[in-house]
Amino acid sequence: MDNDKSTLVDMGDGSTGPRARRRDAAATREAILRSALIAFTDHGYDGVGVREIANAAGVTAMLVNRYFGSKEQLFAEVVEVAFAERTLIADDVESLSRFAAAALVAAEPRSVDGFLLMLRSVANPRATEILRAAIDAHFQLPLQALLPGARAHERAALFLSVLAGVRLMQQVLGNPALATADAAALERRLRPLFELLVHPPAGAEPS
Amino acid sequence: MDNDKSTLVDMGDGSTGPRARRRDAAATREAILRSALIAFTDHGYDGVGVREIANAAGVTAMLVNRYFGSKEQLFAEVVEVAFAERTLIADDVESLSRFAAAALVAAEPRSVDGFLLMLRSVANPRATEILRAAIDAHFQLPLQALLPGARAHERAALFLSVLAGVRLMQQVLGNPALATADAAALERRLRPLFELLVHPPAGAEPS
DNA sequence: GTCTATAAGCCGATAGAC
DNA sequence: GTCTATCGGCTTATAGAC
Repeated sequence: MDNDKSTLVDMGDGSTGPRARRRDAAATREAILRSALIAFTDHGYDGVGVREIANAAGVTAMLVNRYFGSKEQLFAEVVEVAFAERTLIADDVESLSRFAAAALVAAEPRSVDGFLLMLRSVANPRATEILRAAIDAHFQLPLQALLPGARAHERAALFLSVLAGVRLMQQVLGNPALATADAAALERRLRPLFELLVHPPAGAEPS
Repeated sequence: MDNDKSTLVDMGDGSTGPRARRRDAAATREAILRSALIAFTDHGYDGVGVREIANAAGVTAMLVNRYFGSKEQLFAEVVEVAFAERTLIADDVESLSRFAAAALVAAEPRSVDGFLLMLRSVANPRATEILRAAIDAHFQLPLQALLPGARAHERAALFLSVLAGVRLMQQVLGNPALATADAAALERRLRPLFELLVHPPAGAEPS
């Protein structure tokens, strides 16, 4: 974590090159993890091979299985990293709509984006199982605990649905109306949508 | 289309079995197309091989490329079939919210579901390009033409985002709050969400 | 701690027989 | 119109050398 040698750097002994990280297990593991995070987010679980991940980290494919056991276990660790920093869900209920809307219209989307990782990996059943558990633990449960009123789990699930759906159309399918829209205008459009789920009008409540 | 011989049936000459469709090009092509529709919807573009599609249709893999040129062209035809019947988008603006909400809570989801096909195939860049064009032609353009008021393209894109996002959480990730929810209650929750996009309150309109 | 080499299998696409 | 057989390349995972 504290040693950013994910690319080739000098070793302090004057030498540089593909073997610069040689004999530093922790740095190698970290380099593989970061490489996998980028690759899985860009191409999805099935769209990436361990060779590709290893090459980008400056090692051979064998070390991926050496350190992580299998591609599937590597993916599980990547998912935890991607969902660790929670910049989409605010800590207080009054900021939820603002945070979510702001995150969706941010000029530069976060490079570590769990939702993008999810959208490109849900075709694989094993990846989906891992993602289901992570979404539940990192988003669904904290969010429904924060929401006031009845049927919080239902409204939390719809909140996440909107978040994922917009990310899909905007970032994955590249819909021009969302990808290149005026940020402020889009944000004003999104906030009432989220607000309807955070604070549903009393009259519209299902029995 | 008019000849439903996607599975093994008799040929009218008394014979039945795996070769019943032998020497009927149109029926073979149709059988492959239907098999591919099911397989791509269930497992996504990268999750299915041409051998699998061919086996389920009762033919060999070679015929898939014979009739469709390539896996990619087969996928393009499947996408057109999946998006041909438009049961999600109503013909009049007043029914849009009701139709969309009803489709999302239907007890038995349609076997031909373009959104499910999309969600499980967007990891592949070539499949995504095909899907982008089909979504635009079959959903975005008709919907934004139907919506009254300003920024119809933006509201149409968000309408589709909600549709896709709910389908994702509900059908792909299997979120219990959406997958096993009370249908009537969920529908009452969804309709105002769509209605906010179809008829945005004048005061909340972005400038 | 990291390498090369390889096992075992799946992929899409094609050649040629009938 | 459909078949078998195969090409070349990709995949994950592992054995053994250094």
